[in-house]
Amino acid sequence: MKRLTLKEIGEMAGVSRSTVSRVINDHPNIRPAVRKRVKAVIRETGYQPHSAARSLASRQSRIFGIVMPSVLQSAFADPYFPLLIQAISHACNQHDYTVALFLFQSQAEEDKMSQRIISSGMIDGIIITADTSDSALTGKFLPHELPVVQIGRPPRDFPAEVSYVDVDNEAGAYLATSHLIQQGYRRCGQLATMHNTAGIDRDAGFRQALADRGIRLDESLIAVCDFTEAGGYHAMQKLLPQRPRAVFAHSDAIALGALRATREAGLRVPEDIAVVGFDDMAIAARAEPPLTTVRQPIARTGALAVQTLLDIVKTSPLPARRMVLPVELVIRASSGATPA
Amino acid sequence: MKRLTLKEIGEMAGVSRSTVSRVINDHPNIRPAVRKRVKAVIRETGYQPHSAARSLASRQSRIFGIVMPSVLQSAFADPYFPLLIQAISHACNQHDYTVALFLFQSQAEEDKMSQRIISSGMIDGIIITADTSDSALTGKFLPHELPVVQIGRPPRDFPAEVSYVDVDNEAGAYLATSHLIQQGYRRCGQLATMHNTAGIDRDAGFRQALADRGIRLDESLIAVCDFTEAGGYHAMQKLLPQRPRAVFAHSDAIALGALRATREAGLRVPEDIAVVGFDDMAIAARAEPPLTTVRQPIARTGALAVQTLLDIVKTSPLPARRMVLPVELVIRASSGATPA
DNA sequence: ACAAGATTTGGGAGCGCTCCCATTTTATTT
DNA sequence: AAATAAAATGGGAGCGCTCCCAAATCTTGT
Repeated sequence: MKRLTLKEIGEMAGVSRSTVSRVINDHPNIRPAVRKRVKAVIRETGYQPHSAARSLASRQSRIFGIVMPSVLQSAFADPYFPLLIQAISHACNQHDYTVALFLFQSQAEEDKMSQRIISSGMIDGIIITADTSDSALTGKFLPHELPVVQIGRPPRDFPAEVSYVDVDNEAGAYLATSHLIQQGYRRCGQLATMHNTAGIDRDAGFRQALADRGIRLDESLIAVCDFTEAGGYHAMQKLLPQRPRAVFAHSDAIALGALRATREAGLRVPEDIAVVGFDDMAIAARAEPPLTTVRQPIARTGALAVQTLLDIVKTSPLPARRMVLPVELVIRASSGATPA
Repeated sequence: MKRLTLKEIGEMAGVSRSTVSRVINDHPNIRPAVRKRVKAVIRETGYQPHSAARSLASRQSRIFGIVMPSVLQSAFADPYFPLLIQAISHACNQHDYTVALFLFQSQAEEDKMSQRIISSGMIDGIIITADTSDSALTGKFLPHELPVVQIGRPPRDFPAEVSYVDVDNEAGAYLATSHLIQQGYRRCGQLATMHNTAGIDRDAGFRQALADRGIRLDESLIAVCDFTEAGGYHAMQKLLPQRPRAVFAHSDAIALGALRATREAGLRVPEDIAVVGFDDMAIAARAEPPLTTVRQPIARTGALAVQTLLDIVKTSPLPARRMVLPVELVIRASSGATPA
């Protein structure tokens, strides 16, 4: 089964290779009858243009890369990343782009690969999922002509302009915390992540909500942890002796850990302690009790990142876009609200 | 910052583009002094060969694809897949291959993309993670000259020869069940998945272990579920009235659900019911109680799949390889064993 | 019916590399 | 030292496409 070429398709349809190329690339100025005939031949033969030849001639690979620095590796198990990748993949499929995945396990790997990504021409654009407050990776990619979009905002002191797609973490945290306060809880704690911009913003929203209600924050009610269930569990164990009446967890996984720690301490949720999470993963609804949480639009985040890359590819440079998507509070039993 | 080309590198090093090409591709018959000089120029300039040009001329893309059919989409949240992808990615990085990820959300997407994958020449080989007993996807890819490796064995009645990497599910289940029996439990149940070859094999191992000890299997002690925590939870709730003394769960996530259901029923693990899982995910060790489980070598699975693809690419056709990796029982508290 | 213009089509050139053969250089043998 | 073999290098051809310009065809207005 030999590869078919443009020329051969052309011969079969009685036109030149240029005309076939025009049909494939949806150029105008083709007689409808010709276009139809060519399309028929393409369909019958199952012809697919050779992608390397295409890339070489057009200087576009139609491949977008997702990079994930070594720091995030462990977090890959968090359902957030699979969902994000799924969303990105779906958006790429729809635009006939292919997704290349770059996971770096070490600094050396990261250096070697980023060099390749930047200057082999294999990648048309790249989505960086670097939620850490150290944006070294982004800095490495930015100075080149390669389109870059970051997921999550860069740190405030980040020197350069980056396009990014973020969710409104601060508003989400504010919403969650305000809700707890409205439920009558005043002694609100936080299971916070902190080492990433999302965590920093969520912390800010949490504090603002308390401040706006004139509640003085007891700093001992904040426990720092990573984004895992285990992290939430241990942080909550540390927090329990301070007797919080409610906690805002920086992710659903953390909240789940908190639920477990609370249960093991013989306390009930929400009667003794109210819990609110962040993400609205599928497990949140199935938790015991079902988790009140802040829903973030992961699918839209991915789609928007891809769209931005597409826009840059189409119209080149483009001033950096900062996109912040709204979030939504989903009220369930864990925050003690009587369901409406 | 214009792209450098082979010719330019050649001029800088005082040699022809052919010589530079030879240096880059590690050909023999280059004077050491010349090789060194060329390498120096490459290093200084950060030159990277243009990948499309390379692919076009060499007819190799140095890209491997991972495909995941729509059926598995939901399972993507299971930590197994992220770990597998990580392993594959790592192996590819080491061999200067790039990973393309193809997730299909619908049949239409699947059809369109597989056509592209098969005949655009963009992909040198493909790893199919189709653990379902319906191997339609594999069947689609196999008849072409594209190298294919499947993760997990194909169904017994699968007509064609496929290379695959599997773990010894049957032996693992046998080990787990035998262990339970040795701990003195005779009334052993199973939280089984069944709709995939792994599940079928694990079921077989479970049954064999009982049979070998002359224990008659009570079919009501088998509950079918999917690979999720929630699935395990509900299946276990169904099983509890049958009063099993031990259960073998087809995954750690399932086992975790079983643990939760058991705890909620006011029973203790392992005093009232022993539980064994499968996978040995990180959470298994941190479960309460720590989970006895069957460890499967996910990293090796991924590495072996990549290696097989590399071998096929290098020496073409190659008779189908069936690789079954050994598993290992990891004994923790949930099966009632006193740690050695 | 004919010129002028618009639309459609064909083919050359070139993208940056690898492959192969011819040529040059170097090493080995007599 | 010449003859021969072996090693090292250069350059043409071509991978299959896109881009662009020129040629061919079709419109339209008079």
